Amino acid sequence: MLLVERGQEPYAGRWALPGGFLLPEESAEEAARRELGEETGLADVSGLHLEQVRAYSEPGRDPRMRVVSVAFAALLPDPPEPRPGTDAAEARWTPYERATGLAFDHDRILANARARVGARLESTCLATAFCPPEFTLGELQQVYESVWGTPLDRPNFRRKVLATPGFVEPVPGGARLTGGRGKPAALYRAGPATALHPPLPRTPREGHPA
Amino acid sequence: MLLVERGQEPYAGRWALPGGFLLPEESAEEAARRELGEETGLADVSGLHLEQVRAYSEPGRDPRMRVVSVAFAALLPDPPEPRPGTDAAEARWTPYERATGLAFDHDRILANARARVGARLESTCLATAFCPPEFTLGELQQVYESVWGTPLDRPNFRRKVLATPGFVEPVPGGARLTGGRGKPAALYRAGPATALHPPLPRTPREGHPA
DNA sequence: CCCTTAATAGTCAGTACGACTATAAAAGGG
DNA sequence: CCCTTTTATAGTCGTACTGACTATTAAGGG
Repeated sequence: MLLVERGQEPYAGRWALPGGFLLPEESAEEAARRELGEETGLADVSGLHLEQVRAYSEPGRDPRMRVVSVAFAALLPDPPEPRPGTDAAEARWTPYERATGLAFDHDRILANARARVGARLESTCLATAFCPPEFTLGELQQVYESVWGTPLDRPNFRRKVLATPGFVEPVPGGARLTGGRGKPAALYRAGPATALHPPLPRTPREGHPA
Repeated sequence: MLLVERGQEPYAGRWALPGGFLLPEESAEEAARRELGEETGLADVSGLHLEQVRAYSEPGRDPRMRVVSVAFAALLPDPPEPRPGTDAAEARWTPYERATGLAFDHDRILANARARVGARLESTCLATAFCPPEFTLGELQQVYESVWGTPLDRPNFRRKVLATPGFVEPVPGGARLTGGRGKPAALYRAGPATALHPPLPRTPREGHPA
């Protein structure tokens, strides 16, 4: 999770989600994309998928004034080290589990975002947007495991992904050898499909073990 | 779908989704609830479930000024005849299929709302909120069929609903006879469950008939 | 008194899923 | 250079669930 340390009151010194205000002629998604680029120093935020989480409009969210926020979630495969933007003391990547005690109502926003992304992983091909252009099935599985927080059986995961037409397609003739410690894994690309039929369920189905 | 006929420019005479502006000290959900009450004349909108669809912030959505809208969807079991509120010429219930050509970007909002509610029907117990306090399984099935636009096999629907613990529970000792033309159906109430495990899939699974 | 309608009960074959075992192909350590 | 470790990939198997279908029951209508 990309967090920034606030430099000003309120909540000075506390960590918060990066954000900012709309310019007169941009949409909330364009604003979120611009803020993300300013915060990470990433050059090509234009191709990135931004998932709208929801809007937060309760009065009193910001003690200074009435603020309505629209939260977006983006997925970065190989994120660069962030550089703090304006009015932020520092910026840092933080694991989800340690990203608590945030300023404002950002704890809730972060939880909503995780739930939203996790649900989209079940029924859409969103997971490939989390991977580099060419990836192994092990990397794709790690996306699911880290967002869901659940270990998955590798052969079964493999079977279901490959059985879904258009989810992934093998790159013409390649296997990856350099860094790996075991047998080299085949490389795949994102396929043309956008929805997952049938959905990829969160493996250990809860509720009926007998 | 509850639609209002606009009495003022822009889009005078066109049908649109009901809506309004936030008061200084209310959240978007509170504002949506208030507007719904004003528009329908319904007394007890307080217990109604409001599902946030998403926010719409593109510049130029409203030709008069910059407007950011947060859309909500509510489900009314037995809706009363609406009465037009301020600056609306008329208000009317309209089937989803005929609710096209709306003012502003309301066609898109309506499609997003339908997709959102349809997705929530698969994985949550939201459908019971669409029914009266006591309902038959046939009525519950009609909720799914009308939102999804798909006919469902009645015995199979029945089996899955009853197999999900906490989804519905039978009312102590009753069957409904008066209006029905066939065999009287048993009455059920909403159960304590809130999530559906396993989810109730959109019956004819697309993609693998062989 | 039959015919229609709708609810409920039950059957059955195909299949997808989870759990598990086995093999292959690399790196590393002695 | 062999042996262990590690990881990817292949395959097996029994269970449980699903979708499609048929049958029975209980009302109302003509």
